[in-house]
This record gives sequence, C-alpha cells and structure tokens, in this order.
Amino acid sequence: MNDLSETRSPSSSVGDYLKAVWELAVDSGGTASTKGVAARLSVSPASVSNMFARLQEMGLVRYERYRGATLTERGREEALRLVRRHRLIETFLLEHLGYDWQEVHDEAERLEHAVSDGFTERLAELLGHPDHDPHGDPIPSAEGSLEVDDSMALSQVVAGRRVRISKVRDEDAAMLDYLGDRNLVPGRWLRVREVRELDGVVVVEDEEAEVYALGDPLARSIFVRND
Amino acid sequence: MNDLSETRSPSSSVGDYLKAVWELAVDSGGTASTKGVAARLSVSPASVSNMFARLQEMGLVRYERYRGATLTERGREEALRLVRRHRLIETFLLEHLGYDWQEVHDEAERLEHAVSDGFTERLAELLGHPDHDPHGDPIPSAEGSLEVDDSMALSQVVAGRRVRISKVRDEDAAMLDYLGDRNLVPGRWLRVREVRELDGVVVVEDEEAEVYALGDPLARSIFVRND
DNA sequence: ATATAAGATTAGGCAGGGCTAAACTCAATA
DNA sequence: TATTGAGTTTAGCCCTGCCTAATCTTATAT
Repeated sequence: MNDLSETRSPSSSVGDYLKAVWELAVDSGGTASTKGVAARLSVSPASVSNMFARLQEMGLVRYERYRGATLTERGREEALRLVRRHRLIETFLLEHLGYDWQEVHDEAERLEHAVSDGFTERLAELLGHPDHDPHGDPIPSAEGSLEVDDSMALSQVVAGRRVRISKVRDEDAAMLDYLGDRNLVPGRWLRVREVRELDGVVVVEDEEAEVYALGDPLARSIFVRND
Repeated sequence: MNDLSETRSPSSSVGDYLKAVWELAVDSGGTASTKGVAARLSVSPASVSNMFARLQEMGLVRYERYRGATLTERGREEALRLVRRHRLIETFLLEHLGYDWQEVHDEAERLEHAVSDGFTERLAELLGHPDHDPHGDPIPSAEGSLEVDDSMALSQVVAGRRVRISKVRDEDAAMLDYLGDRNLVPGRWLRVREVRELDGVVVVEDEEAEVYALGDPLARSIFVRND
C-alpha cells in the first residue's frame, strides 16, 4: 500500500496528467508526447515538460527529454484508480441523477478529484458493481485490473459483419447526443451493409431494418465487437 | 447574476473562508475575528489577514484592519450556497451511501467544492428537497434563504422543561458517534430534570424514562427547541 | 494615564501550476 | 550533407495560498 493510494488522489493536476498519458499511450506504443498531453489538457507544452519532470521525480512516469513519457507501474495504478472513479461517477450521474450524456463528462471530471476511495467503493456498491459505464467503457476493478479491449472502430469493420456496439467515444458531447437520439448505444446489434472507402461512410442496419449512413467521424466514434 | 454564481464556487479556499466567517459571525454580532477564522480553518492568523484583504477586494466581505470581517450580501449568498451544498451532500452520504456520522463531514467538505449548482439541485431532487440535514441543521434554499434558528443549547435550558432536539453540533465526530449510539438525535423529545451550575452537567430523561447525565461539552453540542 | 499582553498585520519566503518567449533537438527533405 | 521546421525544453514571471518572524494596535488592568 503505497502513499498515493491512501485515500485520495495526489494533487488533482497530477492525476489529470496521468490519465492523459494513460489514454494517449494506448494507441502510441505506451508513450505519450508533450504535445499530445498538452492538447488533451488544454495547457501549454511547456507546462507538460515541466510536469513530466515532476512526475518522474514522483516515480509515476519514466521520462526522457524529447521523447515523451511512459507510465510506471505505480503511475498506471494511479491512472486506473482515477478512471475507475470517473466511470463510476458517470454511471451514477446518468442513472441516478438524470444527467444526459452531454453534461456528464465535465461534472465527473471535477468530482473524480474530490472523492475518496471510500466514496468510490460505496458508490460502486450502490450501483451494483457495474463493470461497464453507460458509454460501454470497462470500469477498472478496485484492484486495478482492466478488461482487455478487443473492440474496433466501426470504420474498420468489413461489410457484411454483424456486430454489437461495445462503446462510444465520450469526448464529444454533441456526438453522444446524436447517437443517443438514434439509440445507437452500447449493446445494440448492427449489420454492416457497406463501407465506402471514398468518404469513410459506413452504412449499417439495425434489428428493425432501420438503415443509417454514418459519416467518417461518427464511424470512428462507435466501437463494436462481433461476439 | 454575478460572476460568482455561474456554476461553481470561486477558488475552494475562498469558499472555506466565507463559510467560516458566516459560521463564526452568527454568534459574534456579524463579525468574525482573524483568530477565530484561523482556528476554524487551521491556518495561521497571518493567512487570514491576507485573505480578508483579498475577500474585500472581491466584494465578499467588509473588512477593517484589526477589527475583523463581515460578509457582504454577495458574500453571504456565496456562503449559503456552500452550506446548502454541504448539507445536501451530507444528507446524501448518510441516507444513500451508508456513511455514518463520523465519516460524513470530511467527505462533504471536499465534495462541496467540486460539484456544480446543477448537481446540487439534482441531488436535492433525488433527496426529496429536504429542509434539514440529518444533524438537524436547516438547509438553505436554492435562492439563499435560511430559516431563522430559534433553538438553544441544552446547557441553557432551565430544569423542568420538555424540549425536542433540533440539531447536534457536527464538528466533533466522536461526539456525534456517542450521541448516535444513545439515539440522541434530532427529533427526540427530552425532559430536563436538572441543570447543575457547578459542573455544567445536565440531567435529562427521554420518553422511555431513560436518564442521561450529560457533561458540559455534550450539553453544549445538543440544541433544542420547546415546541 | 500607561504598561502589557493578546491579537492582528506586514514582510519575506516557499511550493504548486500555469504562461510566454526564446533557445534547442532531431528527423526529414532538399 | 545541410537546412529547416515541428516539437521540446528552458528561463523567467505570475498568481494563489500558506508559513514564520517581526512589528504594530488595542483593550485592559494597574
């Protein structure tokens, strides 16, 4: 039990950086760039360089000047703890407090820095220990393990496949809204009728034979599995 | 609609000071001393002087060197907003998350700085718009009005009176626990049998003729009304 | 009327985080 | 190989809050 996992996050800023590194590192071979993190957190690259150095001090990342940062084991644990909090809080806001998809992200972002581990676990209890949030993202366990994600973007699926929506990107509120309106939410089955190389439009059909043509950004925001 | 009431508190520290001033000013003719606030927030008197000056800048208090600070109307609104949040959050933690009296205060203290007005009002909705928290303290309305408090400390009551517990001080967790165990909670009726000038002990009897001798600190932590 | 102590204020610092502007790396292209 | 520009880092500054030490004020007691 290291000093970080006592009860709360380190300074809220630190947590934001760790989460950003974690999220960006997923699709960049484990390393996050200064620029990427800066963009994600809306701070200047200079601030990120600065913080990377401090995170290394704290033993949360491995950092090499000019070549980005990688989470250490402790850093990863910290990040996952934050992610767990975030997703449980989102679930609570959506299911118990009547938030809609638009509003959830920001509120959760702020709350996740204020709640204790005790709060988090009681919330999990209240929610019935869900393992996915309403966007379809897996919720890391209290011990820090996370399901491997074998889903792929809808834009990558080949025509003809029958797939199930596993999650939707939760960054763009307007998009979430659009998808929510059409009930394109996790759990929904779709058949992929056509994938147009030209413009990236994916044409899908739902169980009621309703057809949707989804443009490039949308098709990259919806993730599916074929189980 | 001034800039403070947008969605969240000003910097969390500012809110703490406003609340402290508000709480201390109640029983000090509207004015809070540097020392008092310092003690309440566990910071040095110097920090308080400093902050008083800044709060005045911001138009939240009226401050005169060497003679303390008084809330302005805006300051009072801010403070009450925080108090409302705090009490609603406490209520939620106790009623929905299974916290016990001990743990509630700190968690609420941190959360109240992170939640938005929107969250607060949805929480109020979820809780059924309570007007008192479980300690018996009145919850300010969303518009900032607060019930006048005509209760008095148990230590002030004259012998023979039949009174009802209206609230218990929520600062000392051990005390709350003690009271909770004996079910000395808001709503409970008591008859005051004796008030010993000497040591401040108050002897009361509950509805089942159970008798309790309450020492000075306890008698000053329990507030009652005679309605 | 004055001395004194309690309480309050100023001065001078420190750490966390953020920013801009200027300087540096390094990889890609001419 | 030499140049160049995107991406990074450094330098220097700002602001919020907190702290200690030193210096006032003020009220109270003689």
